[in-house]
Amino acid sequence: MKSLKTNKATESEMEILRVLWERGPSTVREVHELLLKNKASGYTTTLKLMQIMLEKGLLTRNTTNRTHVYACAVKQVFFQKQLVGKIIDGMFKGSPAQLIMHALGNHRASRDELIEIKKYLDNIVRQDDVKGKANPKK
Amino acid sequence: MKSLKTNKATESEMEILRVLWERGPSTVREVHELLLKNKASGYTTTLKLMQIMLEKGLLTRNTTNRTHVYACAVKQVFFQKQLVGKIIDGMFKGSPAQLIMHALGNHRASRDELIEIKKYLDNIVRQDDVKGKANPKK
DNA sequence: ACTTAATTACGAATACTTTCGTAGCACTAA
DNA sequence: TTAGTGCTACGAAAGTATTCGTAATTAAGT
Repeated sequence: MKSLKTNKATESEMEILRVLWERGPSTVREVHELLLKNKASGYTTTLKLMQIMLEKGLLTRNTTNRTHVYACAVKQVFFQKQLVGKIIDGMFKGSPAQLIMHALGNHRASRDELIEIKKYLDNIVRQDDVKGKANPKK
Repeated sequence: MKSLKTNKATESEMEILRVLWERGPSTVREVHELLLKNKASGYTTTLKLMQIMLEKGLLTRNTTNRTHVYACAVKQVFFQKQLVGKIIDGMFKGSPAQLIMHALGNHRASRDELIEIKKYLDNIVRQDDVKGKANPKK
């Protein structure tokens, strides 16, 4: 019996997922056109990949029309979490702070974004104050 | 002529790099023992991988002793940058803020770390104020 | 000297990913 | 009906990555 686990996507599969996350349900042709902007490849290549992804459970499709419409079967959030976790564990030795400074160092955020992040941080710290009460230092 | 570019490491190669970044220069045996904690594999598999990495320029080695000692030839920072960039572009649509919230959401930082991050943010914002002067909103 | 154990070098098998050619079907227009 | 176009299905080639077996070499112990 084949496994068909949903937990992993290859590099090429990721590209397709990204297109579908952004566009929503799409035909192979539509996905293919977009992929072409980054890299030349044949139409049947994209088709085959999407068929494989269907088997793996990464995609679903609607076959009522002759031209099938594919959609993501997996939440982007799931992959984001997985990725971030992998990176923090693997590259930043469990230190989110380091990751964040890298992220900000290389991809300058807009002012609004920075403010948003600050708010978020304030919230977390405040929560800690309430919950952790007298927990001055580790 | 072979290319032997330094710019990419496969998944397995990454694991080896991580061991070497952490331990510093090590023998194949030492690396192998550590890898075993995560995944069964033969000694010569690790050996072969490290030899390939040597060819690619990812590692260097000292062969004065019979038991060779390998070391990373590439900076961890380089890979961190690369990775973070890839993730921000690919998964977070160029929004560092989102990435950061994910990072903090799933890997709770210590209080000290949070404070450190806040300081860092304050700095950035202050710099923007100076440079951007009357730049209230985009 | 001989045996044993640890090590390197390397070819080759296996496994996984990506790519594409070809066949067949459905729809449309002439 | 026939030709043309666009689609799916699918096998299989080509490209990469991973795994391991075997031979040769060295070091150490007996």
